[in-house]
Amino acid sequence: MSEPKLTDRKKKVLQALIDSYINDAQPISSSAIQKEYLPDVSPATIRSELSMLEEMGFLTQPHISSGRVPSSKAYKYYVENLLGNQDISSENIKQVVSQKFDSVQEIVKDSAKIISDITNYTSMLMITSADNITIKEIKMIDMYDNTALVLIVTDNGVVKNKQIDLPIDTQENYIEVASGLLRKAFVGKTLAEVTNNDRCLDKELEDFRSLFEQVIEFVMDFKHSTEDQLYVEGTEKIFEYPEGKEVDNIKNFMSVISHKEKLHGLLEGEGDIEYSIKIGSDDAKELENMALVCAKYNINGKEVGHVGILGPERMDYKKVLGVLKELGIVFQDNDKNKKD
Amino acid sequence: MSEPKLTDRKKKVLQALIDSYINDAQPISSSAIQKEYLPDVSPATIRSELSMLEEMGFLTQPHISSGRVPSSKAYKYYVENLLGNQDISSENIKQVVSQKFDSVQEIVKDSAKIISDITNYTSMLMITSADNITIKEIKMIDMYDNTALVLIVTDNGVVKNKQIDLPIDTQENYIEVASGLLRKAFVGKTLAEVTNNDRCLDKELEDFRSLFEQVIEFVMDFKHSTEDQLYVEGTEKIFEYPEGKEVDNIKNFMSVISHKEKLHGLLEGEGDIEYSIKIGSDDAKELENMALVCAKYNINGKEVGHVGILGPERMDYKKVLGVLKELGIVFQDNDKNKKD
DNA sequence: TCTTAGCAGTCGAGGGTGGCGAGTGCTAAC
DNA sequence: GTTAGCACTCGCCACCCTCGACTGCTAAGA
Repeated sequence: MSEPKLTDRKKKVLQALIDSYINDAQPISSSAIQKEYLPDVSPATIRSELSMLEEMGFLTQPHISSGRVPSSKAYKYYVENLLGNQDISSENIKQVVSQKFDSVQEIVKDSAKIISDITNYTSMLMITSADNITIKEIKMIDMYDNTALVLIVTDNGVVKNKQIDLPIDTQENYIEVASGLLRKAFVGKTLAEVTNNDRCLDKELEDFRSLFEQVIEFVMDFKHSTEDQLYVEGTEKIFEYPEGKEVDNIKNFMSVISHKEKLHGLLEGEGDIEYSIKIGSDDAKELENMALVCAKYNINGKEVGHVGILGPERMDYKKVLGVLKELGIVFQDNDKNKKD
Repeated sequence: MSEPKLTDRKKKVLQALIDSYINDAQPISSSAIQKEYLPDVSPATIRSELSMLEEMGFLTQPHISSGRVPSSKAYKYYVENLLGNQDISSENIKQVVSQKFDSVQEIVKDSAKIISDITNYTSMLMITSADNITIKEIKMIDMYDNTALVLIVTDNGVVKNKQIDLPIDTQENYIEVASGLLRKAFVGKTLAEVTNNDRCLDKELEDFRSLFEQVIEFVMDFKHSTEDQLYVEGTEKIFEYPEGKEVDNIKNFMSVISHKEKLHGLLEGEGDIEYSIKIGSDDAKELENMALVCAKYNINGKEVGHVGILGPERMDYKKVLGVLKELGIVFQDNDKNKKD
């Protein structure tokens, strides 16, 4: 999107208006801007600026005799051009990093809580991108009755297992042979490779067709169950804002946070971007009156998922980005690797 | 609570009123009851019954010239005395039972979804009391490097695994020996027995001390990760009812489903009861305008957790209990093992 | 050409009023 | 014990009015 050219004063007016609206969610009048932000010019001047900004699509008026309210476009311009330094008082955020955790889940859960507490918005952490996980080892183990267990060890240290029914007339060494075949077929492959490939089996493997099918299905399940893990914290934050007084807003809000599939798409975004900010229903129809700040989430330098912060459109972007930066999620350089 | 003595006609009036209110959430007038439920008596008669029922605390009037609305007390009387047979058309509920699952989590998640879909209320499943889960099989498997995998199969069909570091100087048959020892020590024990016991190892087992410690720790982790897990399905169902138009109700609702600790107390109830129905803020202050039907949840005859169905106070108790019954969660005999 | 004071115009919010209708409670008669 | 009749209550809605917060426009001033 080519960014519109605004005069300095228009920028000031726009910034004042957005800052003010982020604060108290009230339409702002020309005289209010004059009093608090631009005492050097008269309200009339500001009015003419406002009407131009409105023409350009940055502002809307709830009704003709009310003040102005920023549009989604305005927020986008704001985060791209008007946001100053997002340093926040480095509170006790770092505590997360210093702790010791027993599982990715725990880190992620704690992070979500902290992010939500500090920003005062709802935070979501989703463990995604299971595509690149590779299978390091695969084993088949005889269990009991006619059941065997297939074990998969991945390169990020996760072991997953699945019970599988054996054919009734198995030979002595079935398990061993099958185990070898599985290893040959799957070790070193990524989950994506395993699940996408429609591999055709050699004739000699015909006996193991059912087994292979079961294993591939298992890998798919594994991929899905890993991808889908979602931690939401601070669900009730929405009620702290005037937006939470509107049932429709709450409904939208709940719909976003409780549909994993949709959320997945929203959080991951497209391409290889570090973070993105989605504002309003233009960016995603679910996000009416809301904004979602998304970023990749890394642990030990490995990308494990995505974090999202969900709030009203007039979210305090400065604070949110500040927190993400502090947590090392979003980097200093704002304008690289970024997409609206 | 000593249940009040009501005449047959009062019961009929009360039942008519509650049935009607469950249907459309509108205050009911004497003439409406007369028309649809009791055409043999005049509205005036019903009015006098109504005013007596109100005096007894079963009904309230939103305002003096409106119809009546059932009180929490009425719902309680209703579920205890007026609820007929809760058989519902046995839909495809049983499908859950026939499937094979690899973890309690999966079973529970699916059940929650199904319960919510069929009842059209929000369902919550909490896995509690992992204490009684017994270990059915334990195996140790050589993996790679210096790592082995310990597998635990429990009696409810769940397999859990953990990677364990081996001592550096293992003998040839270490795995086999260890596997046998583990089996001897743990198979048949409940998780509680394993984790509580401060077992002192025989001297001869000294070599395996570290292994045993790791395994016991693993069992503890397993127990903890299993306990307290909460699955909520159908969060958005509340919006399908007029109660979901009130922000305060939604707020309460969200507060109930997002605070695990509170929910824990609510779902578990006190003592050894099969199920309980909590209605309104008298039963639990969080439950204003809401009702929560709770029951123990068993898998293969073993209690693994509790299920809760959360909806408006004027919930369709018949349907809810019918579904629980169909799923084998609540038993035929309503009046045994029951509490408030 | 940009800025500003002045002024008319717009419209939402809030408050008061009055009629309608759905229900009730009471009473007296059956 | 039941019922018809009737007076009464009160929420709802539509209407109207005023107030005041802003605006856009215009014409004069820098």
